[in-house]
Amino acid sequence: MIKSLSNMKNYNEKREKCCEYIEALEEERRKINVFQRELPLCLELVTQAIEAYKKEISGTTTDTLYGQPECSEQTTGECGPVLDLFLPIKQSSASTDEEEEEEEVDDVEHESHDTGIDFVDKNMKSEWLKSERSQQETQTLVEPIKENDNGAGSHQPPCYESNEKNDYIISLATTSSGSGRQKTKAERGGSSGSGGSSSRRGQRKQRRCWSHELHRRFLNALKQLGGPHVATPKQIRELMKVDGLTNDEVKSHLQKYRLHTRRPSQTIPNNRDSQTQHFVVVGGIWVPQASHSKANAVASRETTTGIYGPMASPLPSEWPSHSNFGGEISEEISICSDKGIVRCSSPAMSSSTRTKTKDAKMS
DNA sequence: CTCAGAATAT
DNA sequence: GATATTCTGA
Repeated sequence: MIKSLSNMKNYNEKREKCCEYIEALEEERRKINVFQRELPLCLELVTQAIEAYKKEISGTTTDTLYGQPECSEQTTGECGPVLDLFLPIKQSSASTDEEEEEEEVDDVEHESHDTGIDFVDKNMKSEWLKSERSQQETQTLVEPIKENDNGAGSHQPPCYESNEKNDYIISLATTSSGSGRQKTKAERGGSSGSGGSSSRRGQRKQRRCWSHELHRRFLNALKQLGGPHVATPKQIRELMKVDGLTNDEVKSHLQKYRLHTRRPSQTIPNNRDSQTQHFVVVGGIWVPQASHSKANAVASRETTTGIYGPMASPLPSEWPSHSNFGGEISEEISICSDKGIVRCSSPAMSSSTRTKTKDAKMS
């Protein structure tokens, strides 16, 4: 008698506990649902657990209170759209909240990798590994190199900032072959827009490190193309023949190069006036009067204007020495295009300059 | 739509 | 400061 009572009691307690568990689990599962694609297994496990508990208590109670036959499928259906809400959003719009989300996802992903699951990332990987660079005309000067050039200097400056994400990406990208990328933009811009599964949003590209060798090629290309203000990123990239190098990277580099090149020292107040005086037209090119060809000396102070045309000579010294631009440059750019009139003066000119050059090219 | 260049972001 | 990404205009 008593025994049966206590049994009953135990049983009730047990059932209560089960209910609690179930509740907790359900809660957990709701959370996981959001990352259902990244954590299919987790979801499955939790679901199973819930079911188990339910079975345990099912005998006594009719409570299908939690009703819902717990097939993960259903949940999938229900949270698909949610995912879509999260994934495709571009980072540009809302940063804070979203980012947190993203990080969660990433962390989570690590876990699941441990579990041995594979999903989208694999696809990404394969995408990265694609390398598409047709070997064009063979050039005497430069041979195509792989993107992880070790050529120049043995010392690759450590130039990754590695936060978890990046490391992760790097490991993937690096895994079996060092090459191939370029696609980042295409990936997201892509077709469906909201579809989601494959569109992993804005993982930042691994930083390209402009080693000396790379930079040398860059300069070479520049030289061949007639100087930094005539060369376009695309052309440069083609000339460089570096596997995996993207236009964007070149563009970015070129931008920096031009910046450094243009305005070595800014501090001198009266340069504006002086510049007009110091320059002279030579064969359609504006050159500093004093420092015609290679007079580096002038480069420094007075000629702050050593901007566009005259770039021929002095620029190198002005680049931050620690980086690529320090010494190596010296050999370069002695060419000023004959295509366009290169002028100098305030930065404001730059655009118009560019335009002119373009026009000149056309004709 | 692609490309370049400038402006921003990380 | 160096590189990446986004914004514009052509």
